[in-house]
Amino acid sequence: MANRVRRADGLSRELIIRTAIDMLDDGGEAALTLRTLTTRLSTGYGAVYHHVTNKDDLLAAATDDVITRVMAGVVLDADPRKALRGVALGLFDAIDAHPWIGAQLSRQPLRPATLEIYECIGRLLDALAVPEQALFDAAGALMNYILGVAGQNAAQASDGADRAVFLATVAAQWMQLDPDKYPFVRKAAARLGGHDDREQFLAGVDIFLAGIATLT
Amino acid sequence: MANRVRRADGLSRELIIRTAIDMLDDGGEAALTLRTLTTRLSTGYGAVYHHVTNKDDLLAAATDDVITRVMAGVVLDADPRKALRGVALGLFDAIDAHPWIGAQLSRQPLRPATLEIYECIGRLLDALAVPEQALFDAAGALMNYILGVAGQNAAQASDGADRAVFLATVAAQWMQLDPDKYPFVRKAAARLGGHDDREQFLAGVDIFLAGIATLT
DNA sequence: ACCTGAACACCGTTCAAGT
DNA sequence: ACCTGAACACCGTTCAAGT
Repeated sequence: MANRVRRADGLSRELIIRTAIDMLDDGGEAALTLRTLTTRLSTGYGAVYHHVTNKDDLLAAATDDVITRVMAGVVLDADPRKALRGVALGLFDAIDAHPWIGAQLSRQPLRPATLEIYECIGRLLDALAVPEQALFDAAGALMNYILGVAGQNAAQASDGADRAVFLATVAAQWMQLDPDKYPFVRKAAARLGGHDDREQFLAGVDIFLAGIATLT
Repeated sequence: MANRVRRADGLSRELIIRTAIDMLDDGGEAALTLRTLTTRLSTGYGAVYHHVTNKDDLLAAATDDVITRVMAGVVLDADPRKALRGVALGLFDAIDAHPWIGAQLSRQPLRPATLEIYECIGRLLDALAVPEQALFDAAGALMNYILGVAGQNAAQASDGADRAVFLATVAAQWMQLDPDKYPFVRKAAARLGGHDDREQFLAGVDIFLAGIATLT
């Protein structure tokens, strides 16, 4: 008596996006091709293209999905300054967990994901009583800082433990630079050992907030 | 009596890079393929690969080339604050003229081009008497801001006159957003018309410098 | 040493054909 | 409406062969 129901394993845009996120998290951007995706989903190209415009659309949707989840978890009713640090850290951790998002965010023009970040930052800065004419510059600047870090993080994505080895290699390279041409980088090299990306990111946010405070 | 001299049209890494920059400037990243490059140079793949490791190497070298030229033109003996603004503007204009650089810069880990920027920013901040323990955070933050803008600029690269049309379209889209969910973005939409990317970029640099000044 | 270009192993995307 | 998978039009890269 039952009408024909959807196959339990029926394809959907959501399933495709979720699967793509899984594959991107596991193997990075290179691991997601239409071929690997259709194989994993046991289906054909047409099925995927029926739910998704193209690969760019899929990557953008995957990014929106992750970012939306991060932004939904943001606590907004705290002190605006605290909330801004919370948003920034939430984004940093998300990018750290899904490095492919960094490349997407810094590459994409303002799409839903970045729009949500922009809205959130803007509203919090407004709550900080930043004057109207400086508000948009400030929001844009903070946003661009976060996207910049996102891109750098994605470019340097490494598999956890490799990070220390990588930093040591970079430090060694920098130490060999001409001290007359690169005095600053050489000094920076000495610091790379005890370097914490997350802390430095937050320090940058604080510099920003301090600068914004002078606008009042 | 003359020894055999190099063919006047002999290939070299420099010529390959210069040609690649030309093609990237003309048609963007999509216009540069090994095929179009070999055709333009009237040679084969082997010839190109003899001078260049692979396409990534070529793109990185092209980026280094442009950035090095920009950094060479920077005036460093002025007031450090002025010099920093000069560097930032020089980079902005270079990215504006060669939008493909934006994607490269924000994607790449610290390579020669970005290293040079980092060195320059760091040294100027040092001249501003930023205390040692804050110096590296500040330089990293300013660098990331610039790279973030670079990425956004590349993503929104448009052909000059189209820019106004594009901004109008975005503004129209933003105005249709739910005012309860996106109050800030809607307010921002009203400003998009008279928006100047370059000015906003500089405003961000100033916010940064103001923040850094509080570290002293 | 430097160059040629056929060939390889991939891509994303399309589309006639099926249910 | 939803799906299949052969085929198309590309990629970057390699490599035996030439000079």
